[in-house]
Amino acid sequence: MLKTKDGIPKLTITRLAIYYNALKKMLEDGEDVCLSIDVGKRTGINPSLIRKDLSYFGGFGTKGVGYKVEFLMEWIGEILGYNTVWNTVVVGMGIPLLSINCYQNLLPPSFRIVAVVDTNEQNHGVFLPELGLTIEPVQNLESEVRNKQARIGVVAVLPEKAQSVTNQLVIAGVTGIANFTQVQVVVPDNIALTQINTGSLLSQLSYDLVRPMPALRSIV
Amino acid sequence: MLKTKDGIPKLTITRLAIYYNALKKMLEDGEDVCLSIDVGKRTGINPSLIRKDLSYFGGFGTKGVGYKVEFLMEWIGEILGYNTVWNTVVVGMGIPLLSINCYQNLLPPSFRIVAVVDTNEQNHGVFLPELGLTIEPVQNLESEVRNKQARIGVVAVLPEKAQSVTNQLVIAGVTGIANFTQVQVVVPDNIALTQINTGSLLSQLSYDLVRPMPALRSIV
DNA sequence: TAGATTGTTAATCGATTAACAATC
DNA sequence: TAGATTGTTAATCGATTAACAATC
Repeated sequence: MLKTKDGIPKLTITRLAIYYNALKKMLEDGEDVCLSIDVGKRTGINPSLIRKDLSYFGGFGTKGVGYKVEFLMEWIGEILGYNTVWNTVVVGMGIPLLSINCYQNLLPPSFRIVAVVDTNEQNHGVFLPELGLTIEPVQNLESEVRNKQARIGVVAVLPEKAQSVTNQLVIAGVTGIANFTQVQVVVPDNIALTQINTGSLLSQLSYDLVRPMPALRSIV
Repeated sequence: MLKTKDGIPKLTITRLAIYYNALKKMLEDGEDVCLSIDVGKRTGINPSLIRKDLSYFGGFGTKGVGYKVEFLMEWIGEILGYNTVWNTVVVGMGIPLLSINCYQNLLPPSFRIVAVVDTNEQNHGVFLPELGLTIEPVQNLESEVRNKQARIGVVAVLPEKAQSVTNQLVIAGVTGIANFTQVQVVVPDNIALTQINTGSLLSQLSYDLVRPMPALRSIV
C-alpha cells in the first residue's frame, strides 16, 4: 500500500479524516471524553488500529482515562491541514460536483472554492448561488489560478481532457490536484495528487449484486 | 483488507473496474491485443498484480501473446455485473450528484437511475433534463422503489438522516446501498453496501499540502 | 525451434490485530 | 491502591511483487 513521503500510510490519513468526523459528532452529542473503543463503535474501525494511527503523530490521550474529544479533534484537524484554507479552482462539471459544496463535509473544511471553470460552453455564465460564483470559460483557468492564488485544482472534466487540464493547472501554479476522472494523470514530483475514482468504488456494488449470494459490507 | 464473500479482495474488484476503463480506451485507440505491461502503463498498476487479479476469475490471455482487448474487456464487464442493469433510486442531493450522470463513467454502466427523491422541500418538482426525471418528496421513496423495481439505493443526504434513509430503502426492497455520506451506516447481512467517502480521500491532499515537502502521488 | 508472455507459486513486504507494559 | 486504558511492541494476517514453469 502507498505511503506518504514521510512514511505514514495513506490509509492512516484517510482514517484520520474518519475519526475527525466521528469526534465532531461526539462533540455535538455532548461527549467530553471518549475511548478508542467508542471511536471504533462509531466508525467500524478496530480500536487498536485507531490508537496505532494516532501514535504516528504523538500521544493525544491519557492512559487509564481516554481522549478529550475536543482536544483530539483539533489535533487531527491540525494534522490534516484543516486549519489552513486552500483556495481551490474547479475545472468542469460546473453544477454537479459543486452544489456538493452545500452539503457539509463532502469537501474537507480546508477547501475553499474560489473559481469554477468549464470546458462546456453551455455552462458559461451560469451563476452558482451557493458558491457566489459564475462558471467561466476554460480560457480563464490560468488567470483565475493566479489572481485568486489558488493552490488546489479539482479536475472533473471528460477523461480525454484530464491530462491537459492538469498540465494547465500545474503551469498556472497549483500545488495539489484532485482528479475525479477515471484516467490516471501524471504530475511533477513536487505536486500532490489524489485520484478519486467513484465509478471504481461503485463497481464493488455492481459486483456484489450480480453474485448469487450478495456479499458482506465494504468500507472505503 | 476486506474481502468479498467469495474470498476475492475488494481491492481486486476496484482495480478490475480500472482495467475495464483502460481497455475501453485502448479499444478506442484501435488496439486489438495488449499485454499486461500495457495495461500497467495506462493504469500505473504493476503488471504482475494485474495478472494476479485476473487469475482469480480464469485465464483470459494467451501465453506468449497477450490479451485480446475486446474479449478481456467484455469478460471484466461480465464479472463486474456491467451487463445487468440495476434500477437505482437516488435519495438527496438532487441536482448535484446527478448531473454527474451526464458524465460518462462516473457511475458504472449498470446503474440506471429511475427516480430521484430529496428530503429538501425546495428541490421538489425540479426537473432534471439529463435524467428525464423530476425530484420527488422523500415520502415517495418506498413507492418509487417498489413501482420501479429498484435494486440499488444511493444515499446522499445529510449525515444525520443517512441511517433512517438507508433503513427505508432496505425495507422498500433494495438489495444494495451506495452511501455517499461520511457516516457509517448499518445494513442486514444480505444487503450489499459500499461507502464512498470523498471527503476522507480529499483529506489526503490537504494533509500533503500542509507538509513542508509535498508528498508523492497517491492512487485510489 | 526460439522468443515471448501468461498464469501461478514462492518470497517479500506492509498493514492490522493482539497483547501487554506503562501509567493515569 | 486497584482498575482502567493508552501507547507500543510482537504476532498475525493479507496483499503485492518477483520469479519461473508452462505454453503459445
